Amino acid sequence: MFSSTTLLLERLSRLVQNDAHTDGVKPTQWEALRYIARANRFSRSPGALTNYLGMTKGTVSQTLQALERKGLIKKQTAAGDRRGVKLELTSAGEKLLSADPLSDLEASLASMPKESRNALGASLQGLIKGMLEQRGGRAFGACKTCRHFKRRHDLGAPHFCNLLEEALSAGDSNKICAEQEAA
Amino acid sequence: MFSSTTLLLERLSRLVQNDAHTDGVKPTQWEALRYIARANRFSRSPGALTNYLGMTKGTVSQTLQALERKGLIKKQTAAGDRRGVKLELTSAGEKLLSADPLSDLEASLASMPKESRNALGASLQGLIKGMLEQRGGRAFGACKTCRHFKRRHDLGAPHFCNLLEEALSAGDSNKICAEQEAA
DNA sequence: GCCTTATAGTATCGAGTCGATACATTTGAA
DNA sequence: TTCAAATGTATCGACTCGATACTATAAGGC
Repeated sequence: MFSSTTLLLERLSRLVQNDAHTDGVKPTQWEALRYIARANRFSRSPGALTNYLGMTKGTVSQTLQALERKGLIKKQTAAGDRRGVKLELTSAGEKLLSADPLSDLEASLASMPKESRNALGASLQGLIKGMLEQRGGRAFGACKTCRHFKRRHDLGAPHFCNLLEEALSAGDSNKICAEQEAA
Repeated sequence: MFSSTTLLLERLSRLVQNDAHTDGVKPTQWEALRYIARANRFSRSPGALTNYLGMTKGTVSQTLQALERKGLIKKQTAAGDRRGVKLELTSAGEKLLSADPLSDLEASLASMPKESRNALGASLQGLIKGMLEQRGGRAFGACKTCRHFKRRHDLGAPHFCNLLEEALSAGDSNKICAEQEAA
């Protein structure tokens, strides 16, 4: 038998997943939309999404096809590598995301005392990191917390990624990146 | 955009769900098996499971058919109401549950400091309660924490459910019940 | 330049999920 | 008795997901 915390996590997972059957968009499709919205330009690819979701590329390919059929995303061949595909939200996709069913969870969280919420966040972070490491997954942290991130302090100057050797806008550096490694 | 805690919960939910594709048994099937193992004899029915999982009865019916095909559960008509179905694990089902993939999560939790784990449990409990209330669901607490639970202190005497007017073994009273209401 | 291998994705199959709708039985109350 | 409620099942369609096989591009060694 499991500890009560394990069972609570199982139960919560189901609630979160079940919640996401809105507007004819399925849980996985919501997660893909959210990812695309939150990933920087180096990470908006089927491959990065595959890693993020921890599924096989075939499955992700199908999910992306469904989203494209619905007009929520569009694909373009990547600049510089014609094998690659770059994913972008359409305006319909952006609009839909503003009515994300995850808002219910956000509301429940908002009604918790701030300290509990912070403690919960810290616990979850450790837990997720542990689970991802167990199965060889990556954490997908924010660009600006990466060891390859080079901050530029000059007013208006772009930051820089030492790994990809690319300039980074303020927007880029706040997003999550498939290559991120903790500093 | 969501708070980081919301996003962590989303991510964790996916990890927990994804983990459960072992042994040809799907996530929902695992949850059904766990429920049947943990529910007392008044609550081992398709209807109670439907409420617990928060799905439609059609879906649950199919899931139970799949489990029966695999020989993990068996159904019998309920004593006293011929519409009802009583669910029981087979010995194969019990054996499978002893290799539950949720053990990974349990292990990750066990490696957390005890205080963090307790804080996490308390936060989750409040969160789940809030979410369930939002959608009119029930909490499915343990029988012995119910306001209908009447404890018998005589050595060896059974406890009693005032709602269903039934004697309760020690085993019954430790399990979860679809009728449970907090004392 | 050519060959091999790696990388990025797609196509297809089969079992299962899930909501929706329609249906059959049994129960219980007017 | 008849009608409504409760408990489940049957079937459909869109989707999920792993597995396997496939195509196209890229990159390195020679």
